[in-house]
Amino acid sequence: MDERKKNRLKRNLTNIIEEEEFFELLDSGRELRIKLGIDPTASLIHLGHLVLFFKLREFQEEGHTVCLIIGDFTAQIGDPSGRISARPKMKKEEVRENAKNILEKCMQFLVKEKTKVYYNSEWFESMSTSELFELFSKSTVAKIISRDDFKKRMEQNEPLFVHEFLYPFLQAYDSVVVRADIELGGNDQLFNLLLGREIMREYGLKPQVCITTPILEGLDGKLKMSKTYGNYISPDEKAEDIFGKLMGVDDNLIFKYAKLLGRYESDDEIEDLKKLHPFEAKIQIAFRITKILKGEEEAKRAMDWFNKVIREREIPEDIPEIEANEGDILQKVLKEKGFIKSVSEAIRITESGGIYINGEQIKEKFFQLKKGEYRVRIGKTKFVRVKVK
RNA sequence: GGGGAGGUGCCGGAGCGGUCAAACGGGCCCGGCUGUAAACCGGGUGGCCCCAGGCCUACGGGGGUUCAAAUCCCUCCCUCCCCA
Repeated sequence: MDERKKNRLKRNLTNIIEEEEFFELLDSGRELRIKLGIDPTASLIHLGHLVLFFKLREFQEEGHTVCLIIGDFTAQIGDPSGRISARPKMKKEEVRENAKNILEKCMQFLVKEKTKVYYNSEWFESMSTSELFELFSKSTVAKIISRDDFKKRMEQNEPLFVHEFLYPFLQAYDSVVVRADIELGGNDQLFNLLLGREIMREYGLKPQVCITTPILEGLDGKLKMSKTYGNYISPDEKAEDIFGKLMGVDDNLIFKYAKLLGRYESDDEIEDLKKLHPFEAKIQIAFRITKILKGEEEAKRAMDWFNKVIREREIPEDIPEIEANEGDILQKVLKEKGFIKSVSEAIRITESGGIYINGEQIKEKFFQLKKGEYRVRIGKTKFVRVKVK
C-alpha cells in the first residue's frame, strides 16, 4: 500500500496499538475486518459518532470490511467509560427500537456492501454461565480497576457497580466473536479496546490492532459530545440548526471540528483556515460540514438563513401561523400554542425584552391583541404569525 | 455482620425550626456589545392568577411533633466510607 493512502488512514488517530502491526495488516493485501461497536443507548447519532464513521469509510474505500456491532445486549448494561455516574439501565424494547434507528442512520454514512452488521445479543443471550465465567477468568481485578475512570469514581466515592466493572469483558468478547483485525473507538475507549486485544490472545486468536480517534467536545466546549449532555449536533437536524449550532461553537474549537469532520485532505488546509478572520473561518467550516451532512443546496439555504435571521435580524417568510381572538392576551396565546412553556416564562421573556411585534419590542406583561395580523418574534429564533379575528 | 456519613431545584452544592421557591456555581433563557447562536458584560430562571400583589405545589418515599419543618421524631428505600 502506498504512503499516501497509509497516511490518510493514519490521519486523525490518537492511538495505534501497535503501529507496526497496523502497517503490516495494511500491507498484507488482505481484506481486513474493522470493528466498531455502538451501544444503542439513544436513537440518534451525532457528530461524535460521525468522526468514527468517516474513519471507517476511509477503510471501506480501501476495500476493507466494517464489522458494525450493535450492542443491543451491552446497551442494557451501560458502558461506564468516561462517566462519573452509572448509566441508567435500559429496557429491552427501548434498546431494540434504538438499535433499529441507529442502524439506519449509520448506513447513511457507510458503504453498504462493505458493512457487516452484528447484534451482540446474538451471542450473549445464549451464553452459558460457565462460558461467561470462563471469559471473566481471562483478566484480573487489578487490571480492570487500574482504569482511570474507575479509579476516579472510587476516589470520589462514587458508586461503581459490578455490572459496569464487567462491561469491558463483554465488549472484548465481541472482538473474539467477529475475529476483528482492527478495532476503532473514541479515545476514551482505549482501555476497552486494549482488553479486547488481550482477551483475543487468551482465546488463541491474533490480537486486534486498536486505533482511536480524538474525543470531540460538544457545543459547551468542555464535555464529550453526547446526547445525555445535550451538547450535540445530529445530522438529523435541520440544516439551519446544524449551521447555527456550528456557528455557536467556540472560535478555537471549530478547527477541531474542521479537522475531524471536514474531510480535508491534509492539516495544511486547516492551518490556512486559521489564518483567516475567525468569523470567516467559522462560516467556511460551518458551511462545509453542513454541506457534507445535508448536501450543497440545503447548506446554502442554511447559510442564507443565518445571514438574514441571525445577523440581520430579519423575520423569515416561512413561519408558523396561529389564530387568536380579539382581546386575547398574547403571552397566554403563545403558551397555549406551545411556543413558550408557561405563562410565567412568557412574562419573564417579555420583561427582559425578548418579545417583538412587527419588529418592535413590547413591554406589556399582558399584551392585549387587537384585530389584525402580527409577526411575533420570541427571542432570537422563534417566530409566529398571529392572526387575530 | 458491626460502626459512621449522606440523599435538596436541570446539574453540582449551601441551608439544619419561622425572614426559604431555598445562598453560590454550572447549565438554560432574555438583553447589551460584536465578527456569530464565539468571547465578554447585565438580568432572569417552579406553576397559576391582566401580576408593584396573591394563591398552589416543592428539599428520597410514607407517617408524626409543632401555631410553623428542607430543617425535629418514627419508619421504609437508596448511596458512600471504615471495620469484620
